[in-house]
This record gives sequence, structure tokens and C-alpha cells, in this order.
Amino acid sequence: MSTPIRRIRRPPIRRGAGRPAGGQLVADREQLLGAAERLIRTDGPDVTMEAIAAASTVTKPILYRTIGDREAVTAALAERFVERLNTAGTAAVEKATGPRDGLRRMVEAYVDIVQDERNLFLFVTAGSSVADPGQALRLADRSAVPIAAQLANHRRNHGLDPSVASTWAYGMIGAMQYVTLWWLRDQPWGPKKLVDQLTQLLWSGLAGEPPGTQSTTKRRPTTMPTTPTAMPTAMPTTSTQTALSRVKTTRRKVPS
Amino acid sequence: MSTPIRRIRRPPIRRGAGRPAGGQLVADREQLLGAAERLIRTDGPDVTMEAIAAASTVTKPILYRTIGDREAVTAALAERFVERLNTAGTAAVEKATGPRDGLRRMVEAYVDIVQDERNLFLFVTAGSSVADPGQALRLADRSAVPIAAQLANHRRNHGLDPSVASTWAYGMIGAMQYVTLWWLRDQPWGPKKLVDQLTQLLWSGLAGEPPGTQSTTKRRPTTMPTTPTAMPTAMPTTSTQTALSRVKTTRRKVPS
DNA sequence: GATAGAATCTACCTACAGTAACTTTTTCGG
DNA sequence: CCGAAAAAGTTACTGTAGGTAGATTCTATC
Repeated sequence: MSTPIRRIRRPPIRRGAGRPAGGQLVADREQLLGAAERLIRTDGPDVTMEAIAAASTVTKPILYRTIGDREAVTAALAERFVERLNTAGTAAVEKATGPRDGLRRMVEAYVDIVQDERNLFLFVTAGSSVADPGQALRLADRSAVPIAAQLANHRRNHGLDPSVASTWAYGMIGAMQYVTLWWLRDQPWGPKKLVDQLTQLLWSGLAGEPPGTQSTTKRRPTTMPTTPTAMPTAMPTTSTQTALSRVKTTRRKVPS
Repeated sequence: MSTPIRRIRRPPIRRGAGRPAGGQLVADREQLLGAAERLIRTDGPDVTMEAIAAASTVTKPILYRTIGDREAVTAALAERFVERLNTAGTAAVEKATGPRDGLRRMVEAYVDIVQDERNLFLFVTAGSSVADPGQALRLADRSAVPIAAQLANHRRNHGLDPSVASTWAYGMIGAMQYVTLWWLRDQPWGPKKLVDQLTQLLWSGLAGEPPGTQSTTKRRPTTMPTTPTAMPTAMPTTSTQTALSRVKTTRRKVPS
């Protein structure tokens, strides 16, 4: 750290194996990404660049030259993943009988894919570096733009303020991503219930809708005392139920 | 990789400096965490363990012994952060005039803190390892449990199904976190507008509420053609506006 | 054929997380 | 009082993974 000595590179031992005889490029972009996906699928989301390269019988420099650094690989896989969500979502929505049904089918498609491609989902969502936290929005960005456009367009056509579109798009995505992540980890119940609850939440918000589900129903304006519906901070105020509030903090695992 | 040779440790050079003369523990848990927070605040979210240790004039092993590995540090800081959100949120909510106002004030408190402690927020939210993706829920877990309890309690008291509480709590948090992250990065507008939009989204969902804000209003069941309100996958279907859909993918940055 | 350049490999470097081994002080039983 | 064990710390290491430099071999071109 103090003296960055430039070590001399003396012994010119056997280095490099040279350009291979036969053919063309040893692998193109699509092949590499496909191999990376297969690897992640089988080995889990925690893969090294070396392993990714090896998965398509290639060495690291090739991988770096063809796709880029780790962040580029993740971005590329995110793009592919969104593409899949996109296709499935569009197909699902085409069968919808109405807007709410469309939302539900879309959520269903999302959950299906995430369940199938659990590892890919984890890789794409969780793999962000602290150095550039904007990268956490990788997946979100690529889906938010079209969603926002769609939303804005619809709202404009109905005389509603379209400027909320981006916020709502990111909000939707964030909600889905977090709920799904939590659900994948804790598996509280089956996927059907997850889809139901997510749809309901996204559609009607926290204010909720009475069991009738159809909106247009009567709802008393002031349903609650003074405590709000909820808050994204802990809130052990005057509640009859604080037993659940105890977050377990005993995970210390002191080394040695 | 093939032969894990156990390198012999021969030269017993000067090692270790021994227990210091004067006093007590050089630092306790709180001091270390406080120093870490200060460091992150000034140096950004991308800090090394070495730097964290140095920030409280301590060496790495002390840090590891006192708090634990990197994950433990992050978890501890997350806990503190949630505590702050909690306190501020509770205080804000106490002044509320009703449930929706409470939600708004709470969102406001959240945005305020995140804005002030941008780096800490980034550290705590973005710093998850690919190896254990459940860690991405660090912040969420610690706020979701109390929120869920609160929500469930309220819903139970009003004859509503309380089992949705967890899903909704994670959904809320996910929405807030993502929207805020995006807002921090892109700064589309001031914080007031952000608070307004987030509140509206959380309160009424995607179905939205007519300008009247009060619900109980008429809303046509089938507002849209066949396209749903939105979908968290891209959806360049038949929309009059697809120009925005073009995600920029030109970030390649091929090395060398 | 010789030479320029393209394609690839091996071998390295660097940075950081985490740990082992060693040193000095304190404490406490005898 | 003294010596051994425990406590508290530090230096210096290991290991791993990301990323790159430069040697090497093949192909194309003059």
C-alpha cells in the first residue's frame, strides 16, 4: 500500500496458447449469455466470472471482451429476463376480460416465471454492487419505462394526471419484487394466494376494498381511529399486538 | 486449486504489539457503529471493513470481534436506521388527523430521513451479497414485522381478512424503497411531489381514485380497452406511445 | 514468403474479506 | 510477591475473485 513497486516480469515462460486453428469466433454474445443462464440455473445465483467463462468453454478474457465486466453480464441477463417477463405478460394479458383481470393475469405470469427461474431472478435482482447503488434498479428500469408509458397514456386518455406514471411504475415493480423475494424465502403459502394478495394490493392500495372486490361499493371514509393503515417504519405504538414486533437480533455469529 | 499445499510459516518476525497499557476497551459496539455511520455519511456507501475499523482508530480484528463480519455490520446499521425511521414515523403519525393523513405524514418522514441520510440509505439497501439473497430483505424484514402486526390488528378489528398483512407490508416497503431509490438517482422533481404521489399510490393502488380523493365515487368497471392498468413487464402492445419504451442499452463499455 | 493484425491463452496483479499467530498487560490463585 | 492463565491488541498473513498484460499462434494481405 505504501510502495507500489512495479515488479519486473522476467521469466518469459510458456504463455498463451494462441489463436485456435479451425474456425471462427469461439463464442458469440448469445452463446455466452445462454451458458451463463444455464450455469446460474443449476449452480445458484452466486457464480464467479471464471465459472461463467468456463461454462461456455472459454477463458475469462474472452468473456470480458465479448460482454464486459460483471456488471455488464448482470445487465445483459437482466435484459433477457425482462424480455421473458414481457412476452409472458403480454400473452397473459391478451386473454384478460378487463383491467383488473389483466393485472391479475400479469401478476400470475410474473410469479410463474420467477418461481421457475428462481436463481436467475435472484441473480438479477440481488447482484448489485455497493459502489454503484443505482444498479439496484437494473431490473426495475427496464420494465418501468414501458409500464410508465402505458400508464401515462391510459391516464391521459381518461383525463387523469399522467405525471404520476413513473412513480407508480417503480412502486409497482418494487412491491412485486419485494413481496416475491420474501415469498420465495419464507414460502408462507402457495403461489395462488400470493397472486391474489398482490393483485388486490396493487389494485386497491392499502385503503383496500371491501370483500365485494368490484369497487364502486360503499366504504366509510374514516375507517380507523387515529392509527394509520400502516407505516413502513416500525410502529409499536398502542397496539394490542406487539408480540410479533420482536425482530430477532441474535444472529451475531462472532468469528473465532 | 488442485493441491492445497499448507505453506509453512517459518520466519517468526515481530508480530503483534500487545495489550495497551492504559485503559479499558478501546471501543464498544455503539462507538464502532457510530464511527461507521459517520464514515459512510462522508465517504459514501462504498466502504471497506478496513476503513470502518480505521474510522474508530481500531484494527480489523477488533471490529470483527466486536461486531462481526461485513454482513453483521450492515445488519447492525440497518437496525439503527430502522430505529430512526420508526421514531420519526411515530412522531409524525401522532399529529395526523386521519388515516390517510397519517400515511402521508409517515411517507414524508421517510423521505426526509432518506434524503438526509442518502449514503446510509444506499449502504443499507444496496449492500447485499449474491451469496445470500435473502439479505436483500434486511431493511424490509425489520420494518415489515411491526407493520404487518399493526395492519393485521387493524384489519381484524374491522372484520377484514388479516392474512394479507405480511404481503402488504412487504409490498409497501418495496414500493417506497424502489420509488425513493429511483427518485434519489434521477431527481425528477422535488420531495413534496414525491410524497404526494407515493401516498396516493399506496393509499388507492393502481385503480386510483378520481380527483375527489374521497373514494365512494363512481368508477367504470372497464376503464380500458383490453390493455390492463399496467404490468411490471415491458409491454409494447398496441399503444399510441412506444417511443418511451426504448430502453437504452448502449452502456457496453467493453474493456480495453 | 514475410509482415501486420486478429484471436486467444496463460499468468499475473490488485483489492478486499477474513483469520492466525504472536506480544504485552492484567489478573488472580497459591 | 510470583508465575501462569486470561485478556486485549496488533501485525502479517491467506484466500478468493475481479480484471488485465503480454506472449503466442493463426489468418489475411502485399
